[in-house]
Amino acid sequence: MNNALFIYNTLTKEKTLFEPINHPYVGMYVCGPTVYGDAHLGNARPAVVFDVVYRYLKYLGYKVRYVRNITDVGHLENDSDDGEDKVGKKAKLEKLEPMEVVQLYTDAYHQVMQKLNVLMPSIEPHASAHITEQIQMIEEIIRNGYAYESNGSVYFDVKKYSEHHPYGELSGRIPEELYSGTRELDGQHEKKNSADFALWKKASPEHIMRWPSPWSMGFPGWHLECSAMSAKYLGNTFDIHGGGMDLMFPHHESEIAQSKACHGHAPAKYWMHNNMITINGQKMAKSLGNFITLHQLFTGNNSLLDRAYSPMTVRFFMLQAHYRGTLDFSNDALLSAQKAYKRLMNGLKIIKSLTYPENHIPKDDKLNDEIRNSINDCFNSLNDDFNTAACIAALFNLLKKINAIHSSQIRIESIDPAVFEQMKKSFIDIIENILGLYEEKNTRTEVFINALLDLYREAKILKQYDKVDKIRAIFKAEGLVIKDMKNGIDWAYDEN
RNA sequence: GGUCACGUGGCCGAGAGGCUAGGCAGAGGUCUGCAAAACCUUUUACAGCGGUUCGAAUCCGCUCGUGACCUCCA
Repeated sequence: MNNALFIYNTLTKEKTLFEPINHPYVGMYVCGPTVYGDAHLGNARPAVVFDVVYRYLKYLGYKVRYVRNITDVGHLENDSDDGEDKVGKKAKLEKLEPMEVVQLYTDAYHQVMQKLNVLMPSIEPHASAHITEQIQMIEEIIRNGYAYESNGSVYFDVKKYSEHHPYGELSGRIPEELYSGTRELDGQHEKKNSADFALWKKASPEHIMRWPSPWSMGFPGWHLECSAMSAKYLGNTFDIHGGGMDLMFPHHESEIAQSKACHGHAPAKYWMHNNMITINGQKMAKSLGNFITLHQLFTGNNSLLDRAYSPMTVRFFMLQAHYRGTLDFSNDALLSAQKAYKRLMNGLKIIKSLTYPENHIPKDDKLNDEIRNSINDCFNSLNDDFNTAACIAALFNLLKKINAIHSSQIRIESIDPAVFEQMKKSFIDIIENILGLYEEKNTRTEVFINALLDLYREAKILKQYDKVDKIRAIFKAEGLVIKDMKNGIDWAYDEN
């Protein structure tokens, strides 16, 4: 296996060899949730995608510092002066303190992420806890001449910036077109150009969330938090910046501009963007109202759902597609993912129980080659811009061999011992440590299961088929099946 | 309107100038008290029309269709 990891960089629009700035340390920043509501399926995609990125980088031996923020201030409903803060609006609606809203949905986010087996980032900073850093950054940007104050608010001067730097390099935007736009926005009379964006906004009287600053009682602009917090925890330049494709413009574009205007150079070396989850071909989004929350997905409590889907089914569903492609939600697709996931888990259970026997028989060269190739395919796929879909395909090819061993159609001894151990280790490592999938056991009472299996075994010997059928029915009712095989009796998860 | 993607078999979804993706579903077989699982075999493909090439699903052009961003969104 080689460690040449290639990452598609949105900035250069090509796959490039990943070389950390400061080997073996890797700094990664991913835009986290705005905590004003329950997380939906679409919100889970970046979390899962970058969880795999995080896990794989660690697997490759990098020392990763992973920062994923919580946006709890400054994210407005729209770009006008009356644009309400998302958290503030929710607080008014629910008659709660803004920080109660933040706490509530941050906790809810953590809960569903834990169910999805998404690891906690190394640091999870809140925007509201870094007002000072953001104010300092604004001051520096003003000093460098790229921002101006207007009526208590501070705006980033896009036109001035684009005279010295390429604004729009990430999203392919052309500055001239941006500030020659005819769109008439409410906040525009304070701005020199419509393309300018807020670094600091003066709070209107009814705006609850406000902090003192040199310019006004107000709050920071949405884009600024990521620039300030990434710089604080990862340094002025770090390795990977991730987030959803829909954040490319204006959020990430503005981040780049702010960081360059402040520090003189770009914040991140590699920009990664996950694509959207669609439903009936359309983007799943809060604003479109066509979303399914993760909680609903896990309980089946949504009219769009035929049934509930387990967290691991959802995770597997997402990993079966490449992160840069759209992924279409449907009950058929989820159900298919559920079956495939369970099949894989049955394989995981089997291989954990397999050990290499002592006796020697001739090796099967073709079989060994096939296994070696599949293992290589797994890692080559991951190295090719985290292609988890192709990786899983290769895992299923290994799974066929594992199942064939289990059902005595292949003898382990015909596999080279080193190849077998490599298969076992890789299969388990990839599934559990890299893809982050685990067995969702529907019962922990294995003793009970084994006792029943003993009864089943006895009943079979006595040919008491009424008992046999009865025990099988008990298993079936619990979502398990008994498997009679040449070489013994075993149980498995029912895939239907 | 501008910018940019995408269109793969019944469904989902990889790949990418010649070499099996994979999963789910369907068919046949092996195994089996019945069944399930497993394994083997197998049927439906690369939107349409041109072009480049010895060869294109993969490159180029056009047409049709879908979507994303340009305003909040992961």
